[in-house]
Amino acid sequence: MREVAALAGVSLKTVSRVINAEPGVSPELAARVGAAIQRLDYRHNLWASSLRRSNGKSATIGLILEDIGNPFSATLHRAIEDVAVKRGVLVLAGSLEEDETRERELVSAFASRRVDGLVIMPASHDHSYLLNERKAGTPIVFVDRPPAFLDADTVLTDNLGGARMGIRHMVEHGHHRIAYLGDLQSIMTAELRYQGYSEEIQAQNLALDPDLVRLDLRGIEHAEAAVMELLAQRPAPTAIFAAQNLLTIGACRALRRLGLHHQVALVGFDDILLADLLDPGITVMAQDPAAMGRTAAQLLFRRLDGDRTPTVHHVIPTRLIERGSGEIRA
Amino acid sequence: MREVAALAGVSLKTVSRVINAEPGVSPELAARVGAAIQRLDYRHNLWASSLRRSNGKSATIGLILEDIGNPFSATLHRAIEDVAVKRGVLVLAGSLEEDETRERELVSAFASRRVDGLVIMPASHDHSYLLNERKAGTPIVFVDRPPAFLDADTVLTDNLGGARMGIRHMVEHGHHRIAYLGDLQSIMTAELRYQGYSEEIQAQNLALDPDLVRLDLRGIEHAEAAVMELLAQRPAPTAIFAAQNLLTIGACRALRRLGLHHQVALVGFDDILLADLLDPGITVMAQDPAAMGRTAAQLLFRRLDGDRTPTVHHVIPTRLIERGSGEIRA
DNA sequence: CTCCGGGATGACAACGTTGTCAAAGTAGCA
DNA sequence: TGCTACTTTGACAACGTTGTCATCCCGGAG
Repeated sequence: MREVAALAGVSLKTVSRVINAEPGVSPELAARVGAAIQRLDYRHNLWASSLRRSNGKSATIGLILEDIGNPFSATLHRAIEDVAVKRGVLVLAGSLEEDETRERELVSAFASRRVDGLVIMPASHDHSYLLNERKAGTPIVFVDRPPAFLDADTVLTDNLGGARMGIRHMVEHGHHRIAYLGDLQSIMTAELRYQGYSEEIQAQNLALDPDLVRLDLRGIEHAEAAVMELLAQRPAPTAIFAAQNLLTIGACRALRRLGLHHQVALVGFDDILLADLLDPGITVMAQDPAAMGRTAAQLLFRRLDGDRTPTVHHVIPTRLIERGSGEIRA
Repeated sequence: MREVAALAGVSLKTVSRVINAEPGVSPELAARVGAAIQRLDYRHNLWASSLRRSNGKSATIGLILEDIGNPFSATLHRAIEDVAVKRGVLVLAGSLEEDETRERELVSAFASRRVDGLVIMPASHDHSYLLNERKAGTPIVFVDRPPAFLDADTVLTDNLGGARMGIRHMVEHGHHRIAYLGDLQSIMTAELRYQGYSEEIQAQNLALDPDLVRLDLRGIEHAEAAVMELLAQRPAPTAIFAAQNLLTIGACRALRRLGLHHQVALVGFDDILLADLLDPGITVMAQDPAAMGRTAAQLLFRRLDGDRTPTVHHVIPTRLIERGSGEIRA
């Protein structure tokens, strides 16, 4: 910037004024400064700027996801980015892979970089450590999973309601023995989905049979094995509710291996790409990660704009997508 | 930091030394400073630090992708992140959606934030504008698509070779009339894949029939319509090569609608989740976005570590995954 | 002619850090 | 004791920018 000022024959402050489009610079000088900027291809230093500026905004937000690479997180990320670009804000993102330590590290790394706000899909079960960040004025929004020991804005999928609706759908198709495949119970969303399952089973006056439930399954292979086991039982379940993406795929594989994919009903939680090309198509309770990201980002920016109203808790509804596998009758 | 120094009863510089773990601070003072940091929960300001520091590294890199939300980009992003975390580096990412202007804007936004390096999956066709960045010492690595009018490190999929291998695979299964579905020809990778198709067709002494080629297709629906058309011709093609993800899905849909999915062979370029659950499974030339991301990141960091050797051009091979659809005989 | 108001411009300090260098303290040795 | 060598500590400037305030200039009113 000094060089620009020298080349244009003006003071530093005038260059600063031109860059920030402040009023009160004569057109002639502004043109000279503009030319100098071009010639030296000078780049504004946003950090130095935000260091000096009173409000000190960095036009950058931090995003902590379970895994940047998985479709759910990636779609959410994209939706947040779309809201952010409109305000010229960039997104720093990191994956935490269900690791509480990593969550702390990422928050700390973001704090060092003075992000304006945080969107977190948490792994840990105690977020009181975030109090400091909030005291420092950084708004925080939780997505997909709620905070614990901290009151903060939240955007969640309707896990409980979605699971209930999925179960009800199968009951309506005549099923009484509905098996359940669940992810790690330590994950709040998994717990809620299981709660939805058991509530609905009981609401329908069916027996909650522990032999039909497989919890803490990690990944496709585990789910596949669990389904093989479940269907070997007598009496066997006539329907399966898979409470997560990969578990649905695992269940699907197992059913095919057993040649039962047209006999045993299957409903998954969370949509799967290509699910409509399968035979039968896989019926799912679809989440809406794009809506979640959009909502979370809008919430965050509203806070950044100074909204001080009490914390808000959004619940994004799930949608039943009937494709065949969930409509198989008992 | 001033407050920390005051509370610990030492000078600013001593606090700085403790934070940066510089040698020559007595254990007693270090402890006092540590305690003060804890008590005030002081956060280091990385930007101020990198502003003052001589080498001025920001421990942040910029990543420009076609679309953060699509599986290919997301996997690549994740692989880069994995390499970056090991060095305590964070990743700023943005999507450009095939928009050249957006590419410039993102580069400019990253430059303002003084990222240490850039990884770009470009949309534009002239990258000479990046010369300034490079002159400023920012290493740049291109992934998936090569730079134009700029010599830079590059990590590409073997588009040409992959397409040729896919075509050869179908020829070996007795096909002579192989249709081609291609993305926008303005995209370099699409062009190369088409080149691979035509080279291999000619190498196999087959006729390069323009009636079998559909270029500039965008998205599933277009591909689906194109396939309906292609198969209505007489003589109809006996095999289809879909040069991109969504086009493969579109082709798949069309074949199902026509009930020809067991008669007409299909090979896609780029793998599709769940492709193995379909009947027939979809044979693809799989790219390896994780390897691309890893390679690109390693390359970038090597440059950051001072490697000044001539630019490198990595080609990541594709892998034929046989799942059934490509093994249908003519 | 003087004085005032207002617009354009610049000098300077400050944002939170660290590099440089000097000062102070300690120990060892002749 | 006096000197050197070394270790520990701090004062100060500087990184690139902007907020504050002073200065300068010009036209118009009294």
